[in-house]
Amino acid sequence: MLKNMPDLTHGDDEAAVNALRSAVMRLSRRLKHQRVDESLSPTEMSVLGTLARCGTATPGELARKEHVQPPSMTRIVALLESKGLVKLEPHPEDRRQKVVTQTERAETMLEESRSKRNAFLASLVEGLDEAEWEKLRAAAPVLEKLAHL
Amino acid sequence: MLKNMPDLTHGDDEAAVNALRSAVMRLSRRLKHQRVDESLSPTEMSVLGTLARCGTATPGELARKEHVQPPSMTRIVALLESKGLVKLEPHPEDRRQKVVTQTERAETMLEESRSKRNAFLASLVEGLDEAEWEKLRAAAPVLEKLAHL
DNA sequence: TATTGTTATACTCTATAACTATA
DNA sequence: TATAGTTATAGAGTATAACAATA
Repeated sequence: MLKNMPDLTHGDDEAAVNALRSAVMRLSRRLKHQRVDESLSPTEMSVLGTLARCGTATPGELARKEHVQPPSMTRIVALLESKGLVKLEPHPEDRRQKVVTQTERAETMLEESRSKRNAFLASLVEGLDEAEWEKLRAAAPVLEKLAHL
Repeated sequence: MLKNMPDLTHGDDEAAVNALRSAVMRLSRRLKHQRVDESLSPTEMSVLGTLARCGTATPGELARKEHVQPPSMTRIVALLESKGLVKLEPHPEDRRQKVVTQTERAETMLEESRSKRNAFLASLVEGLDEAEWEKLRAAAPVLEKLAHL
């Protein structure tokens, strides 16, 4: 079952794993404060990002992807809708479900906030050298995979 | 000022940066649920980890390191103390400050929980191949650096 | 007067349980 | 009977503001 996995009882791997967990928790706390739009929570931003990638999704799909419970996603989607960033439509095949779509306003907002985000991340990455940044860039897709494994 | 930093206006770097942020937020949400000890919050765990590395610290130092406000750290330290995992002593040179130290019980707990943590992380890393894990391991120290930069 | 830590209070986000509507 | 989504309620974690003690 673990054939593709390194032996985590090795000290090096275990240290890496601990560093990873600690760093992710602390970084997430910092990113929470650095909001591109003061009125948007991290999960709301994340939902918009998911919609930008996937096009459309049902609330249930979004809840699974963001690892929150359905009632939480109901609230998040309602907030996004009240801000005019998503629209909800009836599902064409199943009248229980709904389809969530990003509005043009959301796209515009995401585009405009790009320079802001870069400014903040630049201030963080400033303290890294080229080799460190390269390691981070190589790991980014792996972290993404890990996040929704 | 940005001389050691890659140009974040490049598409690749920007994509990496977006992937990083999204992945960190989602991973942190998952890790929040995977508590090695059901009675310990992620920040409490993180504080114990910091104390294990640094030996001792004042509440103010811990607040800065964990990126929480002083009143939050007061509460966290009080909870840890009530669980017998840290002890508070007066600061030898400044009577306003206090010194927080990990107890032996905390050390024992951290030691005992190691296998539990490994089991969870193994289940996540299971889906990665050796090359992916290697990238992650290389990036772990960089993420740590980023987290307290 | 500035700083460390605390107390009191409120807010944000998420969860669980119970409910409605549809499959 | 099972599933998608919602409503109502509660809990965890953190923040801000006001305060006490010490430098």
